[in-house]
Amino acid sequence: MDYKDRKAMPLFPISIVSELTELSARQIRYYEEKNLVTPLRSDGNRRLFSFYDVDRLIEIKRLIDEGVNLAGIKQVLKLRENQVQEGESKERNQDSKYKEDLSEKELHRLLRRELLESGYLNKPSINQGDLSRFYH
DNA sequence: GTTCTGACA
DNA sequence: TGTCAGAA
Repeated sequence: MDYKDRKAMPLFPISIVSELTELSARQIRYYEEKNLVTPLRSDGNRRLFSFYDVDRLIEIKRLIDEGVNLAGIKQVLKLRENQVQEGESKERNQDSKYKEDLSEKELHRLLRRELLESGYLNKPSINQGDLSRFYH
């Protein structure tokens, strides 16, 4: 079993994850409903989170604290997944220096455009946080 | 005892 | 988001 499998292994009940992330069980369930995290289920339909899920929730927690709304968080998470994929491909490719720099600019470009498109700004309850915090 | 869903403020 | 009810 490799490292990636262990990170994806369903291990923790919501109570543990709640402590690890400092998020209430209510919030964690809510974020799952919004597809920000997708823990597996077990025995009596209980959620089982993996290290990977915990990392995601910690990231979400950080963004929430910065005042980012769910739409914005979804965009950031989407970019983070791209970074994960690049990280994995970097392990397979030796000539990643060039692609690394290129993707950095690409990430910022995507982030700025997608956040704007998702209606991060100028909307009823979307005056939270500061967009500049994302790509500075 | 813990967690789940649905619902209300 | 917190909290409560009723079920598992």
